[in-house]
Amino acid sequence: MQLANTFSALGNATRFAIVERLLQQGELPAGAFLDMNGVSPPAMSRHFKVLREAGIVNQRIDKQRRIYSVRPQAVQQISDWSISYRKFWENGLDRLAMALSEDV
Amino acid sequence: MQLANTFSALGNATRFAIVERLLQQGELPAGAFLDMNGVSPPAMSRHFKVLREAGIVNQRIDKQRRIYSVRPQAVQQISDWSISYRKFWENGLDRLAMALSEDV
DNA sequence: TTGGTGTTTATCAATTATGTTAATTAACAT
DNA sequence: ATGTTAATTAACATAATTGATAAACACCAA
Repeated sequence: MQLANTFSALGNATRFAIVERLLQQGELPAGAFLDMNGVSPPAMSRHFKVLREAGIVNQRIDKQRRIYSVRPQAVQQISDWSISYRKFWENGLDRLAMALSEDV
Repeated sequence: MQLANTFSALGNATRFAIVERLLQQGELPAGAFLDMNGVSPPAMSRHFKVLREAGIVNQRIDKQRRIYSVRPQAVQQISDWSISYRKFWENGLDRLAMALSEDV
């Protein structure tokens, strides 16, 4: 599945933080992330490459700047997947809730 | 964030397939997965360990069998995260749809 | 006890991921 | 031209992941 690859790209603390920030603040140039816990420009660039190749972010070129944004489809894909199992976990939580209140 | 760790565990094709199967079929013993594309028992065991340590699956012991199931909280955590950005991706997809129909 | 099933742990090799420094490209300002 | 800013690619070192084989452990059955 292709979702495994999406998860793999998001399964790194730095990349996950990048994506969260892009989700919250909208599109940003690569350089806006150099304040992050001492990640060097080359390291940052490679993280963006991984995110690009996983289809999680989009790159737009403006002069010398590479401006990144999250592809809505990527988040929707994750949402669709998790929600498709919603019935399962809702039942599960119900079972859990029942178990927790069983000793009353 | 601890979601990055969840994504990391799911970011492997074999582990993702394990989780999907557990979600669809409910709890299953480790041995039920040995038919999967030639994954050896030790490899399978380590994948389960990763999933356990990431809090994605639960292990129940029954005689010699280790019976695994998905922790509903893990799926819910992912669902909550994606839904927290729902407005973003819904708007984004709307804009995309509009852009695609703009040439009419 | 002996043997078989189910699963895990140990050890080691191979691959992949990540980070670093140095060099490179591109756009711009002087 | 020269230097500066923004970002990337190249080359390399190190760490982490994955897998394979062998050994071990727990349980059951004869």
